[in-house]
Amino acid sequence: MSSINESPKSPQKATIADVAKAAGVSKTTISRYLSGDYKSISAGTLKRIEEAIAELRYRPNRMARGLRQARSYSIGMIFADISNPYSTSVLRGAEDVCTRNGYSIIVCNTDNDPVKEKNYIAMMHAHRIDGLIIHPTGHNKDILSEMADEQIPVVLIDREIPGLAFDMVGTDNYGAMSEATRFFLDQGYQRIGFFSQPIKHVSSRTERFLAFSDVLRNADHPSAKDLYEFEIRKSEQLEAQLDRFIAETDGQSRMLFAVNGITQLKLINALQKRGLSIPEDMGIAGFDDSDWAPVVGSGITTVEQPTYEIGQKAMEKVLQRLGGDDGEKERIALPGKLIVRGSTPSQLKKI
Amino acid sequence: MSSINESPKSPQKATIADVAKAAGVSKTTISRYLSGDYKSISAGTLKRIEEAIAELRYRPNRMARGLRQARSYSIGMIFADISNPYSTSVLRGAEDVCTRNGYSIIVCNTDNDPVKEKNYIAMMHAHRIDGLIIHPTGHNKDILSEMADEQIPVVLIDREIPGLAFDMVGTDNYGAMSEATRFFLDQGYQRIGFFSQPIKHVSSRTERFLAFSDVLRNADHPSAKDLYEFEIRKSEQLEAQLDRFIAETDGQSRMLFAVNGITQLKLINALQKRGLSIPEDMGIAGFDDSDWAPVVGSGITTVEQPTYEIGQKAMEKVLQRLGGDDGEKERIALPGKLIVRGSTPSQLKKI
DNA sequence: GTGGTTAGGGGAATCGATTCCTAAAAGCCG
DNA sequence: CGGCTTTTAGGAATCGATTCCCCTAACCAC
Repeated sequence: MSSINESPKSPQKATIADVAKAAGVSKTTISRYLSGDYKSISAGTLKRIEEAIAELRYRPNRMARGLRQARSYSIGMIFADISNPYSTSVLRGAEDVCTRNGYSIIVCNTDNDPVKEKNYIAMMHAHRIDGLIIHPTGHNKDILSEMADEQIPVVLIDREIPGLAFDMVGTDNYGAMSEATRFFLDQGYQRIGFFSQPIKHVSSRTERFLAFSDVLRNADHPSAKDLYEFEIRKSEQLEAQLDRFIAETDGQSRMLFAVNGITQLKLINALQKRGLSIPEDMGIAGFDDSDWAPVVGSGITTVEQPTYEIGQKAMEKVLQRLGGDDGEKERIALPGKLIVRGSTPSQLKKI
Repeated sequence: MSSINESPKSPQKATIADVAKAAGVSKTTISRYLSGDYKSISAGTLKRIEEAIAELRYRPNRMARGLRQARSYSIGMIFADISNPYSTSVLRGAEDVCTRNGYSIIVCNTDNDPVKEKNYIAMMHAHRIDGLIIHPTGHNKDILSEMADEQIPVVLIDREIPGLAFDMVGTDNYGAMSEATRFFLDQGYQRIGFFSQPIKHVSSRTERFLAFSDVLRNADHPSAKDLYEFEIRKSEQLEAQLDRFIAETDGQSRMLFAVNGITQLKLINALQKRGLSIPEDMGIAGFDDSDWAPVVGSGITTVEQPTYEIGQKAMEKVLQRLGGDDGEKERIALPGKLIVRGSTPSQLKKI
């Protein structure tokens, strides 16, 4: 077609062959130029190539390159809930690393639905993604291990999947939660309710509750078993659990701990609805330092997760695996940070 | 290689040729099967193909298909700020439509940096994305129109770019802001400050301020020109502007209007820092109905944008263009919704 | 039985880059 | 200056699907 229509502003995309012709060299030489193999090109040739590329507005076709090299230069990211700021922050971290290395990101959002997750993994597969970073629902072991069988590096974020040896990057949940729980003890709360979506199948939630429970048990605190679970989509469950906690702890100095940011918000909402004020009637704290945490009431005490760094580390791990490292799978736990604000004042004076 | 290693669990990916051999037909027939052209395949052949595909765990390679068909089946999305919940919600809407139609999304985040934006557009180009949805910084007219020259459908979200005829999907800023401003008038505020990042180059902000200004001017209200601009990254600018507003409106009943969610948060923070309480000392309202809006103080009055629908519509528009529609470019303005909460009580009793 | 149509399917070129192997030209040494 | 290495470069196969064009057998009508 290029022989028929040689108009200078042809909308046809230039190919490597067009560039070669324009520069008076072979495709091989252009390809060498593109892959940065400058040392086998003479200065004159180099200049002609650069001119030809500029003139033709040539852009290498990644699909062609990908086909030949059997790699796509894209990394898949599958999030359980993309609307969670946690996800976005991880995405940003991953993206920055990714772009610096010439890769692109293909994203999907599963809404915590294992069926969606399954389909997305299949789609990523068809795209021949070079690696996968996934915030897993926890229910697709088989397909994930299939990817691993095909030598596609898979890195989990936030959650481990028991029985699957994958690299994993997340917060040091046990450590951060222990520190937070000790702080709550020091503040003198008589009862602490741990509010969470079902902790089963989700390692991060389990670890948090475990740390909470361990610390309280070691201190002979009555709340060591105070786990209040609910489905996030069913707010009546959250409300019922809250009412149960309120009834069970009547008259004591008490606080709520939310396993994540969204739970914090729902609890705060429910408290307001009941006319209970923070922190007078009830303290509150939780995982995830949302941007609104400083401005609600006199500020909400939170555990900040190193989300951006998690994204970075996860992507670095993928690239490292792509680089040929097949050492043992690693579990990277980045430290969280307790941020104390007005929602958890000391109760000791009251006693 | 498959002739050397025929082990059943070979990690080698099966190709269409492998499937063809296993099913005892030609590649052509497999390809027909893959593209859903069942009517030129006999029942027996069909069955053998399906068995072969299942047995070999065959997954068509999208890059190969893309190369031949000159389309990638992926849509690029470039966000000015992915950490803004606005973006995530748009992304979700777009993603749902996209996936239903067999496309994938490649995402990037520019941090409102025109240079990053430029690079990302180039990268998308190399990926041969079939279409682009972009929340533009407003500074890369040339490259964007280059994409259009190459027949790649581009749909803008939230912001228009003057001089460029692209499809655009956003909120009906003028309408929603007019309604909100009339409401504030009815509440009897004597002064209203419009706080915004620089409105120049960003059509959505401009429209909002225009509506605000028009409504107030028509009502002979003194705040028709009360625009307070600042760079979001420089909080001292925001603080200075706020102090200016406070000084200029001393003794009057007053409120702040924030051009978007992030500005709301910064203003609330700054007010708290000054010991000013909402809504007693100052009312506040703003664009974007964040999830925390109901729980801050007695709730923040907001203008909710139809973000999910914007994402859907934008993606639908891209697909429609890909389907061959080259009718006139459209400007789709979806209605916003004023949500009144405690932060903007009536001032009339005070007067 | 002949001509024509249709169902079912195959051969081979093709998309745009990469890569292996080969080869001409240039530089170097004694 | 002849033989050596090094530099610079090209030819052609290749990646995995799609697609154009062609072919055969069966069926149908007359």
